Amino acid sequence: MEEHRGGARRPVSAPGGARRLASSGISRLALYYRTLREMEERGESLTSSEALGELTGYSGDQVRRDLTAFGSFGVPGTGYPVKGLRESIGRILGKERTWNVVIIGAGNLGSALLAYSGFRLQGYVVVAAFDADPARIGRRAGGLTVQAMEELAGVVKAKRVDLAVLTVPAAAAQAAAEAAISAGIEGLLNFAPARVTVPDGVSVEAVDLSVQLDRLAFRLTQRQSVEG
Amino acid sequence: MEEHRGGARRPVSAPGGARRLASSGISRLALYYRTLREMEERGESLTSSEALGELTGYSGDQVRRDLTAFGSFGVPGTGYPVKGLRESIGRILGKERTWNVVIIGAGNLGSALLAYSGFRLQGYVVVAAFDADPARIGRRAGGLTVQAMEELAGVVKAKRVDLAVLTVPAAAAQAAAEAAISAGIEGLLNFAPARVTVPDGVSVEAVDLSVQLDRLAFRLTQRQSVEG
DNA sequence: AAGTGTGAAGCTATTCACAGCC
DNA sequence: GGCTGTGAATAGCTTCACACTT
Repeated sequence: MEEHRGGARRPVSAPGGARRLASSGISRLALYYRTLREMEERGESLTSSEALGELTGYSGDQVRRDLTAFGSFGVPGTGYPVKGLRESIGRILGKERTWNVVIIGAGNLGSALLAYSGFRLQGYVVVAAFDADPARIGRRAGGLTVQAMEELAGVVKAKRVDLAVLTVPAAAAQAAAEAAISAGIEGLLNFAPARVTVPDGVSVEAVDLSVQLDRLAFRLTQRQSVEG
Repeated sequence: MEEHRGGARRPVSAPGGARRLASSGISRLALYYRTLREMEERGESLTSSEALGELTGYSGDQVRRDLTAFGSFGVPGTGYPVKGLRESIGRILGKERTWNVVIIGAGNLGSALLAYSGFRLQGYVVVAAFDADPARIGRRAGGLTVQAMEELAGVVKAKRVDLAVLTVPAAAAQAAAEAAISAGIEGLLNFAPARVTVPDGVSVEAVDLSVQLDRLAFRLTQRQSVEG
């Protein structure tokens, strides 16, 4: 049993036979990708590590380091082709295809995510929603009908589901994760304020809002104590 | 103008005249805090760095290192008092008091967060909600009435608001942040898939769901390419 | 002249290992 | 004997600086 919270600690090798980049580097690549697409929409065709860093909040050095972990995408003296670089990063991140997602837990947050159309733009398609509460089963949300947990395994197989979003209470998170995993899902986005333990070969990303609020509160506390 | 995404990179000093701990250490403290409260609810009175690490996903070494950055809370040969340690970490994180929060953007996600009662348990009280869209102003959500953005500054002063949660579209994020900051708010939790630039003295935490999905997709892509 | 790609240096974070205290 | 607190060692990440390419 491997223990995950928010990402792997060890460096990972890339699909395209490339070198190594840590987990935090992947987040930066995802931001570069999004920024490059915005540049493309604005009709820009060429950029630089410095410009891309400026827009994403990192140094040009960092951008170049992240990119060269997977190959050589730029032209010395000229810069990076916006379209080509976006496509290359897309290949690294697996964004050439779309990913099928189920939402487990159709409460307030789950329903809000079901209604959010922005994921589709990023290549994530919510194909089904589940809940353990009979009162919620059968309800419509975001164009889908909430299904019983018993149907999860069948849907995962039939619709080739890749990822599950857990929007269940903390006490239900581990059971929901296990249901998803035994249905064959290998990637979880966990919104519950609880740690989820998963076997090797399954990845978990935690969205821990109370921790992020705590981080803000800490910084404000610090600041106020310095100011008096 | 300082640029923020997800947290400061430099070590920070603690309110209680303590030593230094990086931003990621604060997240771990927040998790220790939550776990200690769960232990307290179960009636446990004593724990160890090893046990606390086991429950939060870190090593005992890491737990001790994080704690000693702020003081000496344990008893050699015995362990840590659950209640005392929770209180000490609470003081460090600023959890002795409650924090007043406003939600800017009363769409699906903002409304879901308004309805979520879990924040109160963690010491965060949502005191008002705002939206720029006249169609949403006046609606009820989570016991509050959505107000116009023009009222933000007055409410921040009157209700002593500490933090703002931004649940607006990407294109509106920077303007919403600036409105919050000029009203006197110094901590932002940004759900919009866009970078927000803030002046020195203001903190931003980014909740970037598409980046987290991208991280999962990357790991699945990797795994599949290794397996063939 | 401009900007990439990358060794080397510098810095931060984590783990090791153990002295000291209960 | 058990567990904390912490120097020392290790590992990982970021920045520096520059050779090289267009």
